[in-house]
Amino acid sequence: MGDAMMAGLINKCLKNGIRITSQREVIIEVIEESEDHPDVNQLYQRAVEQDRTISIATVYWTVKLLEEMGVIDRLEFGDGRARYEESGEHHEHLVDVETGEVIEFYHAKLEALKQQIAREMGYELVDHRLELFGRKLRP
Amino acid sequence: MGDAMMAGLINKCLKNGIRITSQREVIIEVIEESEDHPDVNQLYQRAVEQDRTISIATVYWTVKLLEEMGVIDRLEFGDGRARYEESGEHHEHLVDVETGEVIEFYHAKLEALKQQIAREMGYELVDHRLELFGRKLRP
DNA sequence: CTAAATGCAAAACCTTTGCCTCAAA
DNA sequence: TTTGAGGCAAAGGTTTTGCATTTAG
Repeated sequence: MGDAMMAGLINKCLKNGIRITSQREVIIEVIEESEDHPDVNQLYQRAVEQDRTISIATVYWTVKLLEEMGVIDRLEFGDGRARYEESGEHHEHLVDVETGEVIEFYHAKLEALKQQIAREMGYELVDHRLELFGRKLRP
Repeated sequence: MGDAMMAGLINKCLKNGIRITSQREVIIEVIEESEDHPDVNQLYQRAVEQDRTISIATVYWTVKLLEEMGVIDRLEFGDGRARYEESGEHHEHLVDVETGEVIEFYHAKLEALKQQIAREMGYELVDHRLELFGRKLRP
């Protein structure tokens, strides 16, 4: 197979017609490789390791742009900072209140129920935000 | 019936043994009378109408205290500000993305499902946050 | 070449805090 | 009286922005 099937954030960005600068390449790569849900400062720290010249202002500009294009999602876990992740299959977050660990999950029934509730109230669901906060049960 | 049945934020505060100052009385009354989900600045504006001497710092101190006592809830709708409401029967929020209006709802099935999901993942649900964002359907 | 992106520093916000004064209980 | 509360202003942390410079396309 050729390049036609290539996915990845960079390609989504190309499709959106934005300029790919060296800084954006690094920042986008950092986001793609992150398994956690980094805030802007974490993205900046990871990006600056690969390119000393990147400024945090550029990281702010970039995440704003990527979010507007819909290729990343902004998350909020209640501390004052925005966190980001590549947008992909839909999933929710469960935050372990003791460790701060964030566990992703998907639950079809929940998806359906949210849609249904909105419809029952006379609304078309365009977005939602759900976070569960839990404490690990003793087995 | 006598005073024994009195509810209200002030009484909850008295039960918690905090000092009821004139400023707190005003701020608490403002929260009780608010039908919306005001942020700190809105609470301050409404409170200062009744008592010019109230400072915004006192509003911050007070909402922090009330939240710790569990008599009000802190909400976040994605703009950078915390919003508050008197805590009562549990309910969720649906935000009309066109008007900004916030509609409260309660859905037993949803409550049960959240608990169930957490349990399935090996967690005891201690808190959660859910907001739906929707657009009004044409009838 | 030219519009768009970067970097820097300043500013804008929201929230917290130190400290002295004041008042509730 | 004594301890908690209030007010002010400064500081903290995150995010945005104006502007001169650089660069991708």
